[in-house]
Amino acid sequence: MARRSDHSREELKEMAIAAGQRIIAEEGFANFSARKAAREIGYTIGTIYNVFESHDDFILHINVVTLRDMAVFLEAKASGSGQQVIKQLAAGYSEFAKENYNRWSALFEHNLPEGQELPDWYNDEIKKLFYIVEKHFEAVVKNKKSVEIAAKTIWASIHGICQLSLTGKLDTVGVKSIKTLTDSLVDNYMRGLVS
Amino acid sequence: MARRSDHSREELKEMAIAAGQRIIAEEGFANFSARKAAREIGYTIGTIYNVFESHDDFILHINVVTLRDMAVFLEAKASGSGQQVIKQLAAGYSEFAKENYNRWSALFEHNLPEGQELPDWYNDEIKKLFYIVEKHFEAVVKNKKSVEIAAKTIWASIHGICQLSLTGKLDTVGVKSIKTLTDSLVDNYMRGLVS
DNA sequence: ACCTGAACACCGTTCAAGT
DNA sequence: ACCTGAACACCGTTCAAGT
Repeated sequence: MARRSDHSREELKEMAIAAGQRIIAEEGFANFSARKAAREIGYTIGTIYNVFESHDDFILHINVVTLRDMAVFLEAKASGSGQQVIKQLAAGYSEFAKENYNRWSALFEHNLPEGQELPDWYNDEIKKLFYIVEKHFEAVVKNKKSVEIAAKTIWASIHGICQLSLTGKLDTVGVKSIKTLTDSLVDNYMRGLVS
Repeated sequence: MARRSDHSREELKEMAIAAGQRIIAEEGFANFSARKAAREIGYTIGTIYNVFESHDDFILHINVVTLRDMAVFLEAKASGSGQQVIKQLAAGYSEFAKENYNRWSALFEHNLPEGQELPDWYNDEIKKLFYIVEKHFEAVVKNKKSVEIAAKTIWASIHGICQLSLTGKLDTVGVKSIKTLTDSLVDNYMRGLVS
């Protein structure tokens, strides 16, 4: 059957991605399925595969929206300077992750098969996100190479603290809040960096 | 049918877990299924549910073995003292994660539904793993509370660096190796800690 | 008591066949 | 050209029915 053309290819993509975002946000990544998204937008599963290359491709298109939302959120939080802004970014990251737990954790519950690399348009969004951190190190660290290393180290470390804390994998018996750990990280790392 | 009793309940559990380990190691977490594990041990899916509470429970039993293997691996690597041993642990963590990528990433690709906490027997294994790091901080840091904070911060940070690096989510264009970042972390954090 | 296997309600992926 | 829907080979979960 069919050739409804109610929506353009681009419209279909956007509708499917929006539906996917809603499903992941409300039901979690484990309960997401392409069929469910198709049902939500009133099309059949065949249409999803007409518009996306594969299940993985569909998920990457959903996740990149989360990445973009996170970049906007972090930009708005980074108002200070020097060490203070790094703490704001750490607080911002953990706040975003907590408030958007299902969407945020989908970013890491989904991985491409071993050996397969993320597409450029996805990596570009990671790069933008990371650059928000990097630019604030340029005032503190002189050497350009060192800026990149410092920014990547801090960024990945903050992520690790949030990841293990929020997924309950940091032996939470000690009741250390995320803030205690990110403060410890930023305070000591930055002190070591400038000394 | 049936009451074969070829194997005791405990034997069945161990066989199923071993099969699960093999499937995840060879095919990745995304391609693991309880049915596949059942087939591998020559039983039906019903038997899996006879022996495990649920799919999540089965996965946790598989993942806890990886946690135990990792603890043994890390213990063997931590031969130095002070700052050197922290670097050995960082190198050990990334080595284990790289050499056992599929098993290691299953640890984080699987998360319980929001709000549900990890069982005690699983948390205990995390605690043991973490304690390997913690005990090496006791020589460096006096205050007992500070030891725990420092150890958790470093542990989570090392994990974050490995996670983003190995899953390709650290914008690898800059070709920063894991070692560069963990060295930067340990060097600066420790310098800040003792100054 | 132990294990099966069918039943149920799902999946991702492909593609011939309709409009 | 666009979309469908059936087909295929799978899932997790439950449970009556066999031995």
